[in-house]
Order: sequence, then structure tokens, then C-alpha cells
Amino acid sequence: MSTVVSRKDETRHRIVETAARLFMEKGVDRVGVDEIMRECGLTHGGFYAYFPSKEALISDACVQALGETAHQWEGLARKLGDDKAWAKFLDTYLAGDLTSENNPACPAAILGADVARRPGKIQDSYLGHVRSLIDKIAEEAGSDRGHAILSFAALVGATSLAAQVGQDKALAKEILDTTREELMKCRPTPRQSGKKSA
Amino acid sequence: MSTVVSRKDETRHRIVETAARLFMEKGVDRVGVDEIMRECGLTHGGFYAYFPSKEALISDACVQALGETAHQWEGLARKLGDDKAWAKFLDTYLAGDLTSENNPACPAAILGADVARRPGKIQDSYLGHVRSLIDKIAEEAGSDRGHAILSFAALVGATSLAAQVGQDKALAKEILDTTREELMKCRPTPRQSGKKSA
DNA sequence: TGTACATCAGTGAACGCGCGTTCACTGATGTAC
DNA sequence: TGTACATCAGTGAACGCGCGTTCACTGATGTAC
Repeated sequence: MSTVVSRKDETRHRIVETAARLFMEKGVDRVGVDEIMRECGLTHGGFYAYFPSKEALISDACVQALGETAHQWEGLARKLGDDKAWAKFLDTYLAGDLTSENNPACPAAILGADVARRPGKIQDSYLGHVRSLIDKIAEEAGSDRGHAILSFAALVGATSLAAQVGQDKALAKEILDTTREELMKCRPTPRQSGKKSA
Repeated sequence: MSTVVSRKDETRHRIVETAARLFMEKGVDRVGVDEIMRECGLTHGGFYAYFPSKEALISDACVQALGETAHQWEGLARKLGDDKAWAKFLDTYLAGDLTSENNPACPAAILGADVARRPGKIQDSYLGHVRSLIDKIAEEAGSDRGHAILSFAALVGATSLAAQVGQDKALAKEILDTTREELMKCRPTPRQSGKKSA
């Protein structure tokens, strides 16, 4: 039985991940159930054995995408107190935007506008996750709360703008690099740099 | 003749403005030609006397929306050199997000993700305008180029996040207020405040 | 001023396609005995 | 081990609706004489 369950669970998980990737690439309204299933090596008819509707998948896929971002913010308090760790975090967070192959860009920037305007239950799940991510960031940052919120906003905005200028790679790179540098420059309390080795 | 021309031009302009507003509210893919024309007091059939396709209208409407944002960035060099002017600019720019009735929020944040992924000519018009807006901002800021770009990114991100947390007005307000305050705090060269009166 | 005609903004029925959804069916895997 | 049956993941044809687009037509405005 556990084999059966895990097989179906695995397929379901694959659908969610494939959908999350395609939604990020093309936008929620521009990817059909048919395309998602085909990308998974399946046919569209089987979809409704896994989800009651496309809306339900959208909800799961966006929450999944956001969860990966949320993971990057773990240990924020420590990162804020360590120049090197903070620089590395900013680097990693923004790196996705130029090499969209392996490392996806910030979903809050790419999917946010899409999802925020959808009616119904999606607001209860996805938007709840956005809220709790921001809450988590703000709380963990403590006295750096303001800078943490500014950083999140700037990262989201830079990601969005970099995606918008698209073809102009040089401009996209400048936006991302400048955002990173300026966020380093204006840190409120640049405490001890916790460097460990060369 | 000039009367005839201006009548048709006026109707066309009304369609573009109505479309820009509805696209901002609901998203480009979730507003139909029918709805736009009905909102203008017309029927959908007449649409194609004004535009060759919905895509053409999307292009015009998004450029129009972006143009209004671009206008706010006029005189950036002066604003950056004047604490009060800069504070007022940030205030005005972010004010739209909470009172979406009269003052629309930043279109680069709301429409950007939608438009960046559309194929074809829209990239040649809208994305070209985004690029030139960023170029303009960066150039006019001169030595404050870095801070200007960070500010633009942060404003776009804050607008996007505020829209995403939606119902939670208190959190939206905190994001916008914090972004404004932090951008004031970490200005690189807070030159003479050019206050003129009480 | 009045009549006939041309132009033109706008109408609304109809078409076709994409896409979300349904459903009867199939082939493979697992279970009973 | 072999046979009969049940379960279940997945198939693919079909349906219906929304929406972008087309087109023959209409009623109003403007022009000629």
C-alpha cells in the first residue's frame, strides 16, 4: 500500500513542481492543464485524479514556489549580523534572475501580481504565505526590522525589473548588482564581520 | 473635419485609459475586449475600428500607464538634492497603493510581470519604455545613480508586496511606510534641505 | 430652406478556437484462493 | 505456480463556455446643389 501511495504522491508532486516552473516562466494564465501534463509525460485527462480544478493546482504550485524562497530567509538574524553571510545571501537571492535555468528567480516578484488578483481560495493560501513570510522576516530581524523589509522590497523589485528589461542583459545585471551593493552599503548596524578563513 | 478627427481620437483615448485602469485592477489576461468597451459605453464590435487586435491595445494601454509613472520621475536630480522634495516624491509614489481609487499604484510593479512574458511586439514598445525609464532615472541621478536605482527597485517591490498582502491593510501600510523611511535614512548625500516656508 | 446622397461611428449576431472539465474505457499491477 | 478478479493510474474523445475576431447592417451627422 505504501508503495501505491508513494507512487501517486510522487506523480502529484511532479505535477506541482512542473506547474510551478511553467507558471514562473509563462504566467499562470498562459499555461494550460494540457501543457503541464504533457510536460510530465502524461495526458490531460488524468489531471482531475489529482486536483479538483486548475485553481487548486495554481494554489499548490504558487505556495510551493514561495516555500523555496521562504527557505532562503532562514537564519536571517545571523545573516544580518554577519557581513559576509549577508552579502552571500543577497548574491544567491539575486543570482537566479540571470541564469533562470537552474536557479529560479524570486516567485514573490514573478507570480505575485498574477496571484494577488485572483479571486477566492488562492488568497487564503498563497497570500497567507506571503504575509507569514514577511512577518517572519520582520520578526527575526529584530532591531533590523526596517532594513529587512526594505531589503525584501528591493529584492522583489529588482527581480521584477530585471525580468522586465529582459533582453538587455547589461541593464538587468546593473539593476541586480546595484541593488546588492546599495543594500550592503546602507546596512544600519554593520556588526563584526564573522570571517572564518581566507 | 478636425471635429470628426477629435471625436474619434477622444473615443480611442477613452478606450486606452479604461483598458489601462482595468488591466491594473484585474490583470491583462483577465479583462476582455467586451468588458472594456462596455465600460466605455460602447459595444465590443466597434473595437476593431480603433485597434487591429487586443494585443495592440495592451501595448498602448501599458505604455500609457507607464508614461504616468515616468512623469513622476521628472526633475529627479533636483529631488535627490532636496530632502523635502525627495520625501514628498516617495510619499506620492507610494500613496497610490492604499487608495487605489484616485491614484493608481506603480504600473511597473502591477503590470510588469504580466507584460514581460508576452510574446512579440509588446516587448518592443513596453519593455523599451521600461528600459528608457530606468536609463533616464540612472542618468539624471548622476553620482546618486546607485541610490536612484535602489529606490526604484524598492518602490516597485514595496508596491508589489503591498498589493499581495491585500486585505491586511496594516501590513501593507507597514511595508510602504518602512520602505519610505529606510530610503530616506540611507540617502548617500543628504545635502541642504531646501525648505521654503512653514 | 429643403431634398438626396455620402460618410462614418457604432451595433450585434455569428464564427472559430483554446481550454477547463467530464467520462467511459484500457492496460497494468496487486490480491484471493 | 496458475487462474480469476479487483483496483487503480492513466487515456483520449467529447462537451461547453469564454473570448477574440469578423461582417453585414443601421442611424446619425455632414455635404452638394
